[in-house]
Amino acid sequence: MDYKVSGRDIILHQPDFQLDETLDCGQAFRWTKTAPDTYEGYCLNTFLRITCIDERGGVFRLENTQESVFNEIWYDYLDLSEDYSELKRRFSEDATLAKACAYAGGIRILRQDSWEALSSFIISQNNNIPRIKGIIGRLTGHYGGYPSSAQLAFETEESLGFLRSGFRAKYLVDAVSKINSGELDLGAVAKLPLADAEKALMTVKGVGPKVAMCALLFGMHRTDAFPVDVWMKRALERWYPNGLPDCVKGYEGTAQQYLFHYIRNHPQEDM
DNA sequence: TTCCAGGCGTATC
DNA sequence: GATACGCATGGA
Repeated sequence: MDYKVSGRDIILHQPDFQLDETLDCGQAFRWTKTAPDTYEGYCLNTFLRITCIDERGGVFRLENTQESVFNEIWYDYLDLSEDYSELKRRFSEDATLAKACAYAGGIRILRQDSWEALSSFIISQNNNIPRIKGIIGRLTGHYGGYPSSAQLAFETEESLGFLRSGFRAKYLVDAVSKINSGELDLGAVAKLPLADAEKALMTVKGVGPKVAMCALLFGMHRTDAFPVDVWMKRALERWYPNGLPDCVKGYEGTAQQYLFHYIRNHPQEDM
């Protein structure tokens, strides 16, 4: 990774980064493709327009971005401190992961806000990505940005009706209540051993193993968290009936993203 | 129209 | 602890 300031923009050089594979792969729901090589979205409530200006070279323009904002927000959000080339080398000791990494080598794990990730993945359950984006769009539109749990303190299942989130509204209300009361402290959860962190998150109604692991992986950067959804169930049955290979240790969740993307786009091939 | 979506709560065994 | 079923909503 390196970067330079160019007028009001930051020019970022980062191999192992592809916008579609990272911003439109179901880990974050607030990025919109506004041109063939451009996305617009947010880290919490900081806006960014990012354009890939050299696909082969891995060069990106972060439009109208101060150097301090790049260093304080986007460097972390885009996980630029992680060496994905090295990770993919390690994963590629496994034959299936080697194919998955080669198929979509531009995947990165975004470091999202913990509350945004938890609430987004509560909304995601038994739902499809366009509608998840619609619900979150109505939420952020209503509040003028992604609302904190404090801002949501007075919402009820009924008052959240405008989201049209169905049965998930009561789950959001429960999560808000447990966080605002101090019963659930996401900052503390992030540091717990994985099983304890999962258990703590699952005290919220509507949070099961899958949502808990997504909140940990995408919202607390716990790369050891391994969300198992319907696609990963198929992947595990097909490729890893005896468990994950040792080469992913500590980065099970990162490996999961490559496998998720790979199997979702090769649903019926027997690889 | 019918099926299904990055699951989970509940009832039942 | 395992398994079946309903759930709000809307895209395909």
